[in-house]
Amino acid sequence: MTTIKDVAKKAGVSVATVSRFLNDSGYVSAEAAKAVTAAVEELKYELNPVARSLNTKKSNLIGLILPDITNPFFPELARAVEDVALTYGYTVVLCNSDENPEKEKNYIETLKKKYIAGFIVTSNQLDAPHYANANVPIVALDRTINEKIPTVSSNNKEGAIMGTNALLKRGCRNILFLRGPEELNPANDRYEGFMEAIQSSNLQYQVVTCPFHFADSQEIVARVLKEDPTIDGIFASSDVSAAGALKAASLAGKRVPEDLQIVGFDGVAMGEMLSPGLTTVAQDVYKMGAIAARVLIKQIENKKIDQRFYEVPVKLIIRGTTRSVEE
Amino acid sequence: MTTIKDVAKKAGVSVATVSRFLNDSGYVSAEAAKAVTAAVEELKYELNPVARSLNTKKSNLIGLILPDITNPFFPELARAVEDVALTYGYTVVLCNSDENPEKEKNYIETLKKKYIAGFIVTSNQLDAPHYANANVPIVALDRTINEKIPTVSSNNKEGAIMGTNALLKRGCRNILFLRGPEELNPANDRYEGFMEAIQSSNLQYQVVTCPFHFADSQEIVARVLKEDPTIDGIFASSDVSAAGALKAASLAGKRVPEDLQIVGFDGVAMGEMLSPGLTTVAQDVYKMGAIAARVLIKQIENKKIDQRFYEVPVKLIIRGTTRSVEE
DNA sequence: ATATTATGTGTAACCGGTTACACACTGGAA
DNA sequence: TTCCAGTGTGTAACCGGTTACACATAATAT
Repeated sequence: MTTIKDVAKKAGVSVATVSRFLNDSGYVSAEAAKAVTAAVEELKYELNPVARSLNTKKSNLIGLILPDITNPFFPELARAVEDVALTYGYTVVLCNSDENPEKEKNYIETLKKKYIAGFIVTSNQLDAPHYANANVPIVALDRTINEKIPTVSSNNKEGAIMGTNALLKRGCRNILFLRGPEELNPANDRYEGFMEAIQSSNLQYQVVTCPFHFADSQEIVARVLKEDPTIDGIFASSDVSAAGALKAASLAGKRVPEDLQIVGFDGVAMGEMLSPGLTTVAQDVYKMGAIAARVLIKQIENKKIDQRFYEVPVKLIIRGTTRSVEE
Repeated sequence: MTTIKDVAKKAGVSVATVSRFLNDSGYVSAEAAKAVTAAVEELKYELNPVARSLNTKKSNLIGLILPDITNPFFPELARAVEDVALTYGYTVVLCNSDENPEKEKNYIETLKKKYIAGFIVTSNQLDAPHYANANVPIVALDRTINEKIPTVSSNNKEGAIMGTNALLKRGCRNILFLRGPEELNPANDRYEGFMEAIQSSNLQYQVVTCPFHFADSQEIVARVLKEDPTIDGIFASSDVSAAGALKAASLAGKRVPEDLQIVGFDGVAMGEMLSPGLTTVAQDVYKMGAIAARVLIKQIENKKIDQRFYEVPVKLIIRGTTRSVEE
C-alpha cells in the first residue's frame, strides 16, 4: 500500500505539502502541486480514510435508522438515501431499530465511536435524550421532530383531504376511515385531514383505529362491514390496510368499486398488483429519502440549510377500487 | 474522551498491559487485570475502533451488496443479515449495485480502504476479477459462485418440482411455465426443476421467458392466454410474475382457481394480499440471509466452515389460486 | 546449581494521515 | 530602508490504539 510518505518522497516534498495539496488547505505552489499530482498518479496513491478519520474525528459514514427495512415503506427510502449518499461520497450504514429506543441508542453510540458523519432517523423517539445529546447532524424522516432537527415528511394532511374528497366526489355517503396507530405522527396528520374534509361534508362516517398490518386490517374491516353494511367507502391510512379492507370486502361479497370504494395511502408497488388495482394517495418516498440525504449532507458540510421543514407533496393515483367521477 | 493512556495511568500500568488485557492477548497478571477493569469501569473507557482499525487493518464492517433493496426479495435478506451482524458486533453497509459491475467494483474498493471485514454479495458478476482478487471474505447469496466462494441459496430445483407437482396433482393438463431471465441462476434451476417434473408427466406444457416484473408479466400472460385458451395452470418463477398472471387471468375473464390455477415462487408478503391468495413456493429468505451472515462471520473470524454450499429448503404454501387436491 | 521456559511488564515504534508551529522568502507600505 | 502581510515549505507532535522487543522474575527441567 502506498502512503502519503511515498508520495512525498517521490514528489520531492514533505508530507505536509502533500496533505495540504490533497485537502486543498493552506498554501501549495504550482510547482509542488504538479509534482504531487504526478506522484499520486504514478504511485496510484489512494488516501486511507481510516487514518484520516483518526485525527479529523470525521468519517463519511451516514447512519440510516429505521424501524424495519422489511416494512414496504422503507426500502425505497433507503434506496434514495443510498443513491444520494453515494453521489456525495458517503457510505450508508443500515440500522433496524424495531422502534426500540435501546437499540437506537446503541446504534448511535456504536457509530459515534466510528465518527459517523450524521444520521437519518425514522423514529418516534426523536425527543429522547440520546438524540438531543447526540451532538451529530440528524435529519428526521417521516416522523416528527425535536424542534431543532430538520424534518422531511409527506404532506400527510393534504393527502388525507385529497383521498377523502376522492371518495366524496365519487358518491360515497357513509365512509369508514381506518385510522393508523396513535403513536405515529403521520397517522395523526392523516386523521386530521380526513376529519377536516369529512366534517365539511356533513355526511356519515366512522373512524376505527387499525394497525398498518394486513391480517389485522382485514379482520377489523370484516367486522365493521358486518356491523354496518351501509358503508360504501373506506379510506385506509395505509395501503396494507387498504389491501386488508379489499380482501375483507370481497370475502363479504361486496363488489368493489360498485358497492364499496376503497382508497389507500402510501403508493407502494403492491397496490397495482391487486384486483382491482388500488386507488391510493401516493407518497413520493424516494424524493423524501433523497431530500433527507441532501439536507443531512448539507448539515454535515456546514452549508446553510434553507428550511427546517420539508413537506413532499403527495399524489392521488386513481385505479380500480374507485369508480369514475360522477359529473 | 478517555483513552487507553488515561486507563493505564489510573490503573498504574502501561498502555501495553491495558491493551493486552482488553484484547486478551499476551500475559496479564490477575492483579493488573483487576486494576485495569476498575479503571475502565471508573473512567467509562470505550475503545476507539478507528484507532484500532488503523493498525490492525481490520474493522467490524460488513458490506451487503445487492442489486436493489427496492426489489421485495431483498429487504428481508438485508434484515436477516443486519440482525445476525448486530449480535456478533458487526455493522452493515448497504450497497445497491443495480447489477452493475462497475458499481460493485467501486463499492468493494471504497470499502476495502476502510478495512471492511467481508462482503455478502447477490450478484451475477461473482466471477469478475474484482471478486476473485478482492482478497476479503465473501459469501454469495442466492446467485451462483466462483467455485471458491461459499454460497447460500434456496433449493430452487426442488421447489420448482414441488410447485409443478402441486399443479399436476390438482388436475392441470396444459401448464404454462413462466421462466425467469436466463442470466439468473436461480431462474435456471427452477426451470430445470419444472422440466424434470413436467416431462415425467407426459402432459402438455409451454415455457415462456418473462422478467420478474409485474406489468411485463401481465402483458405476456394476457397474450399467451389469448393464443392458447386451454391453458389451465400457470407456474410462475416469481410471485411478482404470478401476480401479473393473476391479473391478466382475471381481466381475461378466467376464474381462478376454477378455470386456471396459478402457483408463484418466492413467498413474499404480497402473495397473501391478493384475491384469491397466491399459492406459492416460499423461500425462507430470512434464513438465507442469516446463514450467509453467519458463514461470513465464521470466515472473518477464521473459524472452520463446514460446508461450501448451503441450500435452504423451500416450502409450498397453499392458498386460493389452486384448488383442493383431487383424491 | 544451572539452564530453560513460562509469566509479566514497560518502552517505543508504528499504523497513515493532519496540522501547529517555526522558518524563509517575496513584495508593497510606511 | 524597515516593517509587515502574504506565500510556501518542512519538522515533528498528535490522533488512539497495537505490538515487537527487551528485560525481569518465577517455575521447572537437567
